[in-house]
Amino acid sequence: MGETVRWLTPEEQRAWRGFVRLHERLGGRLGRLLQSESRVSPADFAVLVHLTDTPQGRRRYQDLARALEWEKSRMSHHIARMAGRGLVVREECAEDARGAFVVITDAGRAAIEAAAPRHVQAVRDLFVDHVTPAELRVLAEVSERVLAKLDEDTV
Amino acid sequence: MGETVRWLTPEEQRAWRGFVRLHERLGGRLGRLLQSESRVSPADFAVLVHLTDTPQGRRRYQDLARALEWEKSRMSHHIARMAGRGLVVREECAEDARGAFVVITDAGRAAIEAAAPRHVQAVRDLFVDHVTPAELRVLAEVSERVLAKLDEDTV
DNA sequence: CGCTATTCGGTGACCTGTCAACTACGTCTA
DNA sequence: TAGACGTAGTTGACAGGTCACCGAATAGCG
Repeated sequence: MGETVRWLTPEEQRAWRGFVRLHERLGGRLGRLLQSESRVSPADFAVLVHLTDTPQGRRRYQDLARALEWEKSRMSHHIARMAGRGLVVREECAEDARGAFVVITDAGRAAIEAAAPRHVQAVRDLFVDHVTPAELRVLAEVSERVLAKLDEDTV
Repeated sequence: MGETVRWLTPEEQRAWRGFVRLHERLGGRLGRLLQSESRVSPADFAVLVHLTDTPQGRRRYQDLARALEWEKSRMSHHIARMAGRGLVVREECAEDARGAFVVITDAGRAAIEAAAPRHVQAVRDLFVDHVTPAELRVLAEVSERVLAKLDEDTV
């Protein structure tokens, strides 16, 4: 092997490192806000959002896992913890005896209804409102393109 | 309170969720690559990079922590683990008896020299090479602007 | 039908990161 | 120089995640 690596140019580095740091800091900040104001972690929040997307507030584990791009074991551990805190309950599945549903509880609904407005507001205040529409479009396009590439070459 | 939240518009959502997912997936992928090819985690890598930036290959804990934007306790735990694997050593500080240095070892240098080219190549293959220079510039600008805001209003 | 594949989810060991004290040292000031 | 306050790093308990593996149920094929 020729060991010929094209290192990143300064502009490339600037973009790459900016991107990474931005996500780390923003994620950390939003997570702490969510946690401290609503006793809900970002992961909990994501689960609850996906549950409230369905009329019954219930979804199969596997289905949720695919939607969130989580591993099934993570799903299992996390739902167990959330169930422990009363945000969701687990329910057996009649059609497929292997499977199970995750169902949101009233406490779960209350939690997300309390958390959502503040969270959205924070996303606005900390991010969206500092980015122009044109820039948002670029971000969206870049994300989609790169994500598509990622999907492609794992297979 | 009027409970008036401006929810995200579709374009805003698209950009925000794209951004979040992109980082998650890209981070996961790069991390696994690094780990599997070089036995070095992304966090290890970051530490080693910062150490090799100095001529002596040594830095104060606190200094490193600021550079990486890590909490001091994370620093402490992580360095302990890296020291356990022989990548760095801890060294007392003469001038300030409270403090200490983290010093890279030969094994640490070897590890990063093995890991860096592959890592950079992966960042290229999975990200940089799918983004135009203009888009990179937008990314960098947005990151810097938003990071600056974050710095501001924490204080 | 019977055997193998695969899928669904759970489990336990282990690694990382956070939070909240805590120790020990340094600095500033009355 | 004593006391208060700040700073450097550590520690332990805990939440979150990954990995490798397991057991049960189902699908699919000969």
